[in-house]
This record gives sequence, structure tokens and C-alpha cells, in this order.
Amino acid sequence: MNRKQELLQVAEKKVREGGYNNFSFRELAKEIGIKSASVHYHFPTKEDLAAQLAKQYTDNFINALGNPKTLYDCGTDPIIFFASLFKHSLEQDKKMCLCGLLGAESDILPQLVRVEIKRFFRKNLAWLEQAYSYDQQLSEARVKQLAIQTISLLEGAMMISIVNNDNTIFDSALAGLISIK
Amino acid sequence: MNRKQELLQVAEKKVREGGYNNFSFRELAKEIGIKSASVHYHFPTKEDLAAQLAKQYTDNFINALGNPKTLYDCGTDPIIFFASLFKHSLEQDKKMCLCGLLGAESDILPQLVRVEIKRFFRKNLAWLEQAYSYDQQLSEARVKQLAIQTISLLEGAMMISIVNNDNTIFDSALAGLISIK
DNA sequence: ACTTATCTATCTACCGGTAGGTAGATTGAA
DNA sequence: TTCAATCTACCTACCGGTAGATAGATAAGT
Repeated sequence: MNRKQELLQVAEKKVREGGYNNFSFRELAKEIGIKSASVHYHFPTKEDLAAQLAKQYTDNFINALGNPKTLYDCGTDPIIFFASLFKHSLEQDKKMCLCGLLGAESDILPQLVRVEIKRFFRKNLAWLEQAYSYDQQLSEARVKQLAIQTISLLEGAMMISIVNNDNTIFDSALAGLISIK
Repeated sequence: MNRKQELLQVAEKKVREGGYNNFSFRELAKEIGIKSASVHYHFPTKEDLAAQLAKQYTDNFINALGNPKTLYDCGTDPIIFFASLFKHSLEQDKKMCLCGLLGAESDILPQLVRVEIKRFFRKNLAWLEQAYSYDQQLSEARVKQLAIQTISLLEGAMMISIVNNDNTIFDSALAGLISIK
């Protein structure tokens, strides 16, 4: 892994723990063993670093989701698969969704970062809408509604699970995904 | 309003915009026209201020909720009432739930603050469980599940509405409250 | 093959500004 | 005279960012 990726990895950890204001160039530098001034070689500004971090996070997530049609065709419920990615992230990293935390701080984010956070949710909602639209009985409006409810439920449940340090809370919320169908 | 309340009011605005790291004694002092050193007279430390802020926020919210039995008896759906308080907060203040934002930052909060955030959700879940339990057809386990789903959905929807600066997203999520019953 | 120029990645040293917090003096009202 | 409330003045530590230097790799011209 190159230096740039090392920096992004450390930054992701810090941001997912405490948001945009919870990392500094000095801290990132110290953790990988360089000087803070050198971080500016890889990322001109803090805004730039956070924006690239959010972009990469979104790209990785959307990539991991794949195509809902493929899942649907091989008999996997795309919605359950979507939820399982959130669950995996919570259990493995024991941290918030990067864009969930930054999203809550939207008002104070530098513009380049806010743009990337909006993109995360736009992409996720589009994916969910596509997934729900395979159910022919659902109207277009209902499909949009279900997409919003699904991601809202997952982001909210993730947060409350972290507050209580109890992943069974997330599992209880998951049950809601079936009953709202 | 006394100085202490003035400080808490300004702090609430800042924290609901950008979390725990988004306010400083200097800023608070400047906004109400005193010196930062004077803030320490009212609140010994930043941790103390934030903890009192979260405590007061919780108390006010629980107080506004009242008794679910009272609502139920006079024909008001307690769950819809609960949601309307969230909606009102989003529309009036155009800001996140204080405890929703701080909750996402749980990992980095000073202990006194984290304790208050946990209390917010414990109190809210208890209220919701009581509200759902008036439906005799629901098992105890199902009641707990519904309480978690309800507050998760609302907190998540609030966040996504703020990201997109679009309250109709919150309204779409509200529709989920009826279908998960 | 040798030289020159450029690029990459890092360094040291510094800037102005802000953070939370403290000590001790001052003010004004009961 | 006591005491709540605020002040001035200060501390140490950290912040994001900049300037300029350096060493080593790479590439291009002759």
C-alpha cells in the first residue's frame, strides 16, 4: 500500500469515530511515520483529503454492491444483501458508516466533501430503487419511498447500535426491512 | 434567560450543526458578549457543558412527549405524535437531533457526555415500547423491535433529509411507520 | 556513457491563529 | 462584607498551511 492509501486508511478510522474535526494532518502523519508537512504533498488541503476519502468510500461501497439485477436473477434478495453490507461494516469495523456520520455534520462540511456525501446517498438510493422495482406490484412512488426507508433505517440503527455498543439492536432493526415490504 | 441558558442555547446550535468538536468556549463567549474565561465559571470544563446540554435536551424532549397513555386515551396515535416531534424539530430548527449527531460520535465523546446520550435513547425506547404495548396483539419481543425500528428510521431519515436539504425525504420515511405496524 | 533537467517524496523550520484551561484582580449587588 | 459574576492576562498545546531545502529516482539530450 502506498503512502496516500495509508493516509486515507488512518483518516477513515478517525473520521468514522468522530467526524470531520476528528483528524489532523499531524495525527495522520505521526501514525504512518512521516511529518505533517509531507501530508500536504499528497493532499493539498484537509478539505481535499476528506473529499477523496468520501469519494473512495462511496466507490468501494457501490462496487461491493454490484448490480442488483445479478443478485435478483440468482435468487438473492438485493435488499437483504444491501443490509448485510451495512451489518458487515458495523460488525467488522465497529464504526459508523463514514457518510452517515459526515452526513449528520453536513452543515459544517467544506463544499467538496458535502458534494461527495450527497453522491453517496444519491447512488445508494438509486441502487435501492432499482432493487425494489423488480417487484412489479410496487408503484414508482412506493419504490422511492421504500428506498428512503431502507437506508434511513440502516443508518439510524447503526448509530443506535454504536451508542449502546450492542449489535443486536441492528439485528432488530433489520427485521423491519421485511415487514415494510 | 440567564447566562447559563444563553450559553447552552448557543452551544446547542453549534453541536447540532457539527458535533462535539464544533463549539469552543471562545465562540460561545463571543456570541453572548462575555470572555471565554467567564464561561468556566458556569461550566468547569467542556465535557461538563456538553453533558449538561445533552441532559437538558433529553429532559425537554421526554417532557414534551408526555405520557403515551394520555395520548392513547384521547385517540391520538402515540407513534405518530412521537414522529411529529422529530418532524417539528427538523422543520423548525433545520438541524439534526442533538443526540443523533453526538450518538454517531459516541467513540470520541467524554464519558459524562456519552452517559447522557445513552440515557436519551434508553428513555425514548422505553416510551416507544410503552406506546406500542397498547396493541394487545403484539408480543413483548415485537414491541421492543418496533421501538428500535421507529427511532432508527426517524434518526436516519433526519440525517438524510439534512444531507439533501429536502424535508420531503423525512415525510417519505414517515410513511414507513405505518407500514411496519 | 555522461550530463542536465525534472520529478517524487520527504524534511526542517516557521507562520498566524485557536484550543481548553488557570490565576488572580475587579465589580456590583444583597 | 460577602459573594456571585466577570474581567485581564496568561499558559501550553495544537491547528492548517507555507517556504525552501534535500536526496534519490527517472528521463532526455548530446
